[in-house]
Amino acid sequence: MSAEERRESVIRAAITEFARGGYKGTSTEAIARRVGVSQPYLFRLFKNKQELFLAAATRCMEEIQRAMAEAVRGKSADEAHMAMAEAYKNLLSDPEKLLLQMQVYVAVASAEAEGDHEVGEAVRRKWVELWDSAHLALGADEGETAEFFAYGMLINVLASLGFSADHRVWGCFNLMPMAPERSGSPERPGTPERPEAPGRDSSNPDA
Amino acid sequence: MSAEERRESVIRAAITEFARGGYKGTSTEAIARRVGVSQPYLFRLFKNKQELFLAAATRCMEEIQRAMAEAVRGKSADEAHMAMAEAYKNLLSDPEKLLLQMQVYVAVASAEAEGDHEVGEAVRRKWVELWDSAHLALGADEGETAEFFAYGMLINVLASLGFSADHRVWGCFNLMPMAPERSGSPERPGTPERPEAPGRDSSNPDA
DNA sequence: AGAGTTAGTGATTGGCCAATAACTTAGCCA
DNA sequence: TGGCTAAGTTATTGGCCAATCACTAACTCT
Repeated sequence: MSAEERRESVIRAAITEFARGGYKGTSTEAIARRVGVSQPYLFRLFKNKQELFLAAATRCMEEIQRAMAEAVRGKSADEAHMAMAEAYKNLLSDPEKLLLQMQVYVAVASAEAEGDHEVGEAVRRKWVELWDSAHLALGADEGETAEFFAYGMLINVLASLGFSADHRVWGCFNLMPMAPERSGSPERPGTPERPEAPGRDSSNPDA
Repeated sequence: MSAEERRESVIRAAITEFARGGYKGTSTEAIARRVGVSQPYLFRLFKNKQELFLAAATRCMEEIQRAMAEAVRGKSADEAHMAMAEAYKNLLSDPEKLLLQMQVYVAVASAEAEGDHEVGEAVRRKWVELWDSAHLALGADEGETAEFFAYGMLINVLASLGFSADHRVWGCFNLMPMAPERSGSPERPGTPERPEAPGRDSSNPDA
């Protein structure tokens, strides 16, 4: 297997493991085991643990950005908000990306508290990129963008806390397309069916 | 100093340290040092690290709940949303509680991933309590409550990422009372002045 | 005075973990 | 055939950290 392919599968594994354990709580050993490779070999592919984490974080945010962009393809400006909201809610079916996001946020906070601004810089850059691309897709309305992200972050938190799919706190997302009082159609969009339960599993190691 | 007083100051110190380092990233040694007490003594006051963390987490959420309740005291139902939003934004002047919240969320996710549901149960219970009390204060409108929490979580994330106070991503919170299109007064509330910079410091150890 | 309790410390231990160094194996190509 | 490179391993080290144990100093009550 080529180094580039390995790097790729290491990033996949790192996303899974870091999402579950966080930066400090994940051993490079665990990631290596998931890839099926020896632990020291990771340090051939990545300078150190932090760089590996950053690679996983970056990838995760890129994938979310891509998912949002894809969701609005071919949609009118009026439909964009709901399409993106729907797409974001669909991430709940496999909350890995949502959890990793949260882990990244706190990892940045911790790093900054220790005087390390490197990760922070990189993550903030990516985050603003994501913000701007959503902003554009939503028709460049400042308040609407903020609202979209606000509800997105609420989803992240509820997912992190592991509220079961049928808990009342999820209620608001069943009744409305994520943006309660938003835009055009006054009639309710036909029951935007919730994706299957956001339950936690621990199967399928990725080669 | 009585054990109860000690316990109290340990919780204060734990809040600060866990907010910065997270569960895994904070050593009991660091907490003990901040209190000015030996590390083993912490284990007289708390069964183990997790219980100490839980105590800090619980306390933090209680304080936020109290701050929200206080903010709406004497306010009419119409003013409640803005008052609470303002109060929550004021937490940015000392983001410790916001950061700890985030650390708690991911700690729950990590614990659950390892099969430990104890912390999760406790935190979810507290969270729902907070939700319900805000729900009540806001006049028991489901969507409004969700919106309030959504913007709150966005604030948490932006604070964690350490965006400086004048960054554009904060923009939406300057123009509006947190709830953009909300409620009564059509005229803008007179420039809800932002609290001083959410910069990170590392001073004042609490005895 | 002296027994009991409360608040606290010093020393240690066993386990984990990031990172390095040194070695190995397999293909390739001339 | 033999040297080069790329992919990978085993062994190890130095550091950190939660938790336990055994000990001590002060205060209180009778």
